[in-house]
Amino acid sequence: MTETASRPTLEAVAARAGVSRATASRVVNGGDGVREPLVERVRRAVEELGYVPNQAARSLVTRRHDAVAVVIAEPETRVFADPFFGLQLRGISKELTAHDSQLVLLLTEGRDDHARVGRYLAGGHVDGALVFSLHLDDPLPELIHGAGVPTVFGGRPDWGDGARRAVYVDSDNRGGAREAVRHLVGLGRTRVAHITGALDQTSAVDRLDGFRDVMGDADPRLVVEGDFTPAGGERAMRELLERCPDVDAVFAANDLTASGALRVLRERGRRVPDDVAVIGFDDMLPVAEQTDPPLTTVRQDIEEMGRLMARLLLRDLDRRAGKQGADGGPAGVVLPTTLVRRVSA
Amino acid sequence: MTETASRPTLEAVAARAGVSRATASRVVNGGDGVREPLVERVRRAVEELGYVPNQAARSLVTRRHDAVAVVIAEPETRVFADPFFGLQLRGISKELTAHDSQLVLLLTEGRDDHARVGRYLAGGHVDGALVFSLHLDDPLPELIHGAGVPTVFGGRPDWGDGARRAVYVDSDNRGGAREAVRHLVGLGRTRVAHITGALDQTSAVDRLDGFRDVMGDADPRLVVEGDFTPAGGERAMRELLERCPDVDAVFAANDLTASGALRVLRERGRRVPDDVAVIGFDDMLPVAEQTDPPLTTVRQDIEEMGRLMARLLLRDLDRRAGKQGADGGPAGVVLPTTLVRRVSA
DNA sequence: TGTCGGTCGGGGAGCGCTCTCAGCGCGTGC
DNA sequence: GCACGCGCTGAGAGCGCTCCCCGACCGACA
Repeated sequence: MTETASRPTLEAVAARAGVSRATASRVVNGGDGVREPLVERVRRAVEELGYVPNQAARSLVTRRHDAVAVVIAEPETRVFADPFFGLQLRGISKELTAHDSQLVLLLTEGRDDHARVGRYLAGGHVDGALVFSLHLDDPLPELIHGAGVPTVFGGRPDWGDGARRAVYVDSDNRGGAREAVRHLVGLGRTRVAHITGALDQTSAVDRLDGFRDVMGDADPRLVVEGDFTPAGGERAMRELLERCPDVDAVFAANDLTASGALRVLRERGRRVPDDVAVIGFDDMLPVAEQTDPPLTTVRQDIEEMGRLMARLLLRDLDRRAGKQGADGGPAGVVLPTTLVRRVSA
Repeated sequence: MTETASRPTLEAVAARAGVSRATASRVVNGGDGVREPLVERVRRAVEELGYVPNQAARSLVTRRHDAVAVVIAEPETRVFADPFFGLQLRGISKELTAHDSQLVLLLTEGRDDHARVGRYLAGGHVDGALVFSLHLDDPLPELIHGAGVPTVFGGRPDWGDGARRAVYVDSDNRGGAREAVRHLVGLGRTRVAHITGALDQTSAVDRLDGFRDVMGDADPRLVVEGDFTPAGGERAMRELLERCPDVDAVFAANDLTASGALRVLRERGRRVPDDVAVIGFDDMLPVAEQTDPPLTTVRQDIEEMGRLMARLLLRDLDRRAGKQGADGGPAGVVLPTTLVRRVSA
């Protein structure tokens, strides 16, 4: 049962429908400029033969692949510990499917892999790329830029000093942080602390900036560095309690961090939100709803981010195909966040 | 900056190296049977020109694609709420990368999408498929079987009555469940309950079977149906406490379920593990380590499952390519689980 | 009814590659 | 010294498809 029963070709379809290969091709590709009765006959032949176009042959001449690479360049195992990428993938997948494009997933293990990804993208196997590279100093954006593949980034990429213009989609990390902190201040809290995320990621930096927008640099001891993990949150919370026992509110860089902080607070007998109010970021459901008490947090619509990334890329691709030249599109799209009030603040 | 500066072809490489296209091709594909000096010259030409083979042209003649589809057929949004698939993907990705194969991700939204996936697989765009379809009565396995694509399933697929032979990789759900329940019994618990997973999934059924292997059908009221979610766990736990107030141990079908059960137990003032011991399944880190108290659970090596799936598929593919005919490989590979003792039991 | 314009269909080239096959050159054995 | 054979290289066909271009056909108008 090897597939020696080779799949039917366009030729076969044409023969069966009694038309030429070209006509069959036209029908398969939309049927414009072919009279209805013929269209019908070809359609039936396709049906009967179970014809499926050979994508390789098609790509060879059209130079299109109807495929988009999704590059997730996260060295940490952390990546999939949260549903973040999964949700983005879902959004991306939906959009690509609607556009008859395939999703080629490229996961990298550490920086050595970057070269492989660069080579793949430069190899012209895909029409475009969606890239998640949220780390400062990451060589990947530069590499990809060099590959000359249409790309949309997930999260604001760090271009170092050379302010390169790139299309990206990001959450309003800074604005969301501001809203969270303002909420805490509005609650009458005066000693508001921030446990940052891993500061080699733009999202962490942006959230810290948002915090500072509201709080200024008043008391630098109120800012402790975390790393987006629960363990980091615990560590930071302990340090915070030691430094500033009078802290009455904490804005954690993400929900995982908040969950760690919450645990330490409980352990130390601080009541949440009575003694210390806590806000997270992400609204990562399995975490935010399961903490004790349920976490007030800043929600970002992750799936929508993915969908938007795909949409921007596809639009760019279509535009290029249409020779409509210069991309007047936006460099960055920033999605709004919303504060979700639960119990912790 | 359109890519009109079309990429160099083999022809160009051959010309530059002063050899024929055939020889250049041989070198690019390993260089067997070409004398060293020529190999060297071709290599240099490739380097200088930045030549990358056109995969479409290659596939057209070889009928190989060096690509594998990963099908995740989960209607629920639940899918990515847990890191399960992410970890599997990581394992799969590693293995495929090592084999120079690409990963084409197919996410389906509900059953309507099944047809699309079937068509894609039947279309011969990929060399093989890794399929996650863990639901009873799912038409997908049948569909894929019909497509005639080499496939490895993740999780034991349900073939209904027709006991079809398929290659799959699964955790030892039944054995793991047995170990968990035995552990509870070993703790001296006599009223051991089970909150099942969604019973339309083979994993849930297998875990229930494991529970019964140890406990028999003694008291059917001790088995409550859950759905793998925290909310389901809460609901089931409430029902359980009502039915059997004397319950002194709970084996939950997964960690999420356990976390819900834990919450209800705390709310009702039952101490864990003193009054009621609780065991989960999965060892889903962000959950199991964060519960209060930390969860004793059955760990499965998820990434390894993914890696193994890929390895089995690639081996099958290589074998077919080598014309070594009939696959003597195993129908199913079941990975062992280990009990991870934390505090809850 | 004849002719012209517009539209639709068919033939053929060629995308970049692999692979078969023939041929050439060299070494070896008698 | 000649014939045979083996190992390496090159020429060419063709994978399945799209798209260009020309020829044919049909309808309409005079």
